[in-house]
Amino acid sequence: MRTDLDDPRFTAIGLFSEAIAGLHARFAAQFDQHRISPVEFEVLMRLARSPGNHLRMTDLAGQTSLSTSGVTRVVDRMDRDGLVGRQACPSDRRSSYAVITEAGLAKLDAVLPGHLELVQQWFIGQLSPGQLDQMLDSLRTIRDAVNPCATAGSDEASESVVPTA
Amino acid sequence: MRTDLDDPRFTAIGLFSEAIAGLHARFAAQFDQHRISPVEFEVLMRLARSPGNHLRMTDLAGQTSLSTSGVTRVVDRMDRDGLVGRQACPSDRRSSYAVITEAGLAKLDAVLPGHLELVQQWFIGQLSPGQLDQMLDSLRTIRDAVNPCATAGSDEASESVVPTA
DNA sequence: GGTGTTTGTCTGACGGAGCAACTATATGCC
DNA sequence: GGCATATAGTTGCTCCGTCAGACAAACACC
Repeated sequence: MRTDLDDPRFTAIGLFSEAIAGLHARFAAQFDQHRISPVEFEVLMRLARSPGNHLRMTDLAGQTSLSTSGVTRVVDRMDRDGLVGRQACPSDRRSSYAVITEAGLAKLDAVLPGHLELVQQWFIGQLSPGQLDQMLDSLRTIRDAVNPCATAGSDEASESVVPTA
Repeated sequence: MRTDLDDPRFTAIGLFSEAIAGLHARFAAQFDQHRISPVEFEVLMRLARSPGNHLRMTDLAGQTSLSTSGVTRVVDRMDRDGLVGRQACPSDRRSSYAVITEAGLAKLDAVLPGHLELVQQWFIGQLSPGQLDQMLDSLRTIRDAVNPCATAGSDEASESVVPTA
């Protein structure tokens, strides 16, 4: 007996995926204009929002859904481009911090207004205030269910919980 | 003057991204067990839901947010694995159809029940029926805004457009 | 019917990201 | 102090997807 291919739940999850994919595509177009990739943007954002404008490599990986080696390479590239730097961690010589530079902050400054406009235009502005509240509520429920660690805002003790079933 | 890094709109879009990323991670874990990648799963789904179990390469690309060359490679791999096949298009000799094979349908059969369970567990079941309706409404609004073409070839608007040969 | 343009697909070269292996440092236990 | 184990980060290898370009077929226009 075959599973019903037209189960409305497939439509639902498809809608979810397509909506975010569409948004990401819009964002990517603007990032391209600034010669920056979506991951690089995310790195800049995470660093800029962190106390001291820096984050340990591992923590950065945890916040970006990148592997630690992925973070190493991204930071390599951005270091070459002058957007971030590396700093030794005084208390643990195995660790190193990624720090956003002035140039990185400037780049973020250049990108953010346009990005915010796009967020407003294609996401926030598409919904009524009530709809938006409802939506954020639901999104938070799902996010917390699926990724309980993410609730930790900046530097929370990572539980090292890997969602492998 | 720098853009406010704590603008609630950033939180909102972040929530959106993290929620779907978490869901995709859950799905990926199950796909791994079946030795299939998310894109391959999507290809199987799209083909299985298409009339005649086949789709032109270009249309497949349009439905999967993959480039046409990306589709060529995915279909290459899946062809090698016996999950799909290629069929010449009688009316246009430039085109070729990707067709899902019996083995492909069987694979889908093996994956789908578990996948549906995950969709239920981490998405549908997290929300009340009312919340879900609201959410789908909002998602549809956004999807239609950012990706107006999707309505054309998409499954859920199957009544609106018959794929032109 | 010919000629130029467009369309559909495939291929080569390239870059990004993950896994596994490796190095170096830290920690626990005796 | 000395050894076993855990943790942080980097590197080699490989896969996957994109872009640009090549090629074939269809179409438009005369």
